[in-house]
Order: sequence, then C-alpha cells, then structure tokens
Amino acid sequence: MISDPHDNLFRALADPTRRSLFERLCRDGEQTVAALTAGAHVSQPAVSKHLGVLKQAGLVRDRHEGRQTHYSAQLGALAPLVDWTSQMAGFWQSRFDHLEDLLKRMDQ
Amino acid sequence: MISDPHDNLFRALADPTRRSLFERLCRDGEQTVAALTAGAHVSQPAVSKHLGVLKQAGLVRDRHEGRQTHYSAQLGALAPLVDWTSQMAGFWQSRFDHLEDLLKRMDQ
DNA sequence: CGATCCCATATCCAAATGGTTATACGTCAA
DNA sequence: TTGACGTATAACCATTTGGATATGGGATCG
Repeated sequence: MISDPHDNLFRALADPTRRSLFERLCRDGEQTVAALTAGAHVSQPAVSKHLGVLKQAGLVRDRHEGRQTHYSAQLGALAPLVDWTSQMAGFWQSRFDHLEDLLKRMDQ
Repeated sequence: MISDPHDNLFRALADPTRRSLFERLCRDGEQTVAALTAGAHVSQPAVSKHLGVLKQAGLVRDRHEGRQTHYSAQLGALAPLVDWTSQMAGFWQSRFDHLEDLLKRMDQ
C-alpha cells in the first residue's frame, strides 16, 4: 500500500491534542515535556506519545539536556501543507482558465 | 469538551481516500458518485460516507439532479487551513522579532 | 549508594474509524 | 406499474487510535 508523503503530516495534525501541543510550541518556543504536560489535559505518557507522532511527521525536534527533553516546533515541516493547498487552488484556477478560454473562443 | 472550528477540516483531510476524492474534485471538477467510485479503490457506500464527511467539513457541495448526485469541491473551505498555517508562521516570526528586539537592546 | 526526578516505553482498554455487504429510497424507462 | 438504476443508510466487523496506569532507565542530588 503506497502512502503519499502528505499522509504523516495530515494525520499528525488531525488530533486536537497534538495540534494544541504544536501550537504551543510555535507560540511559546522550546519547552520541556513537563512544561507541555502542564496545560495539556492528558497524562505525561500521552504527551510523550503525541510528541513522538509529531516528531515522526517532522513537525517537532527534540533536544536532550540532562534528564529533560526539550521540544521545539519545526515550522518548515508545514511546507508540504502549503504546497498541497496551492496545488488544489491551482487545479481550480486551471479549470477556471480553461472555461474562460472556452467562452472566449465561443464568443468569436 | 470544546472542539475548535478547525477540527472538522483537519480530520476530514486526514484520510487518504478522502483527500484523493477531494483532489479529484479539485482537479477534474464536478462529478457524480458513480464517477468518483470508479477510481476510488473502495465500494460505493464507502465513497458516499467519505463524501458525507467532506460535506460536513464544508469541503464539498452536492447537487441533486434526477437520480444522481453531483459533488463539487468548495475551495473556500480551505481558508481556515491557510489561516492556521499563517498563524503558526506568525507566532514563529513574533518570537523571532522579540529575540531580535532583545538582542538589539542588549547591544546598547 | 540510594532516592528522586524526568521522560519514554509497555500494556491494556474503550471508543472511533474505515471498510464491507445488505437494503431502503427516490427516479427514470419500458 | 414494474423493474432497473443511482445513491444513501443500516448493520456489522476488524483495526486503529487516544487515553490510562504501571514500569523501566538514565541523570542528578543527598
């Protein structure tokens, strides 16, 4: 089963808890798991698991420092999302252009 | 439990089959369920269910004509996605600006 | 060294999800 | 009106998912 490269990204962002974690990392910058757990309404293991998913999607990066792990958002990972959206808009525009072109030719 | 307005949108786009349907509607324009089912690698009821989810997310529109239903993409529904992405980028930029500002003040 | 702290992993569970087949329902044709 | 067609819904099932608690394992402190 082939899975397109967008799949991990979309799936990672689908969960509200995960989006919230990522949003907080974007808003407030690098944070430890403990800091992220406070404020998330789920247990620490749940937070760790979510961070794992985000990491696999390339949305976050982890940095180990002593016994704590600092996570930070990787904004660049959102690029495929922007590309995909642009592509959809492009398809739409393309069809529009084609229609416009057709009407123009009919007008002559 | 409050669910942010982005939730339906992200969740709808999380499934590959659903994304594929939406992509085809963007690329090729309005199509009947039968046309969409041919090409989707799942049964017709599965397609109908996916279209229902896309519709609830505002991503598609349905038009009944006789005994067939035509679906078309609603590109505008992607706006919240763009907004969200912009917001994340904005947060990042904001933190960057703040850091820049801080460094500037320390320089004095 | 022993205790504690921070985080990750293991295990388990309920609920959600995506799929199927069977069927109901409106529409068109004969 | 009867039957075929196009789509939606119903009922069901396997798998995935997101959560919890329990535990492991390295780092730090006493």
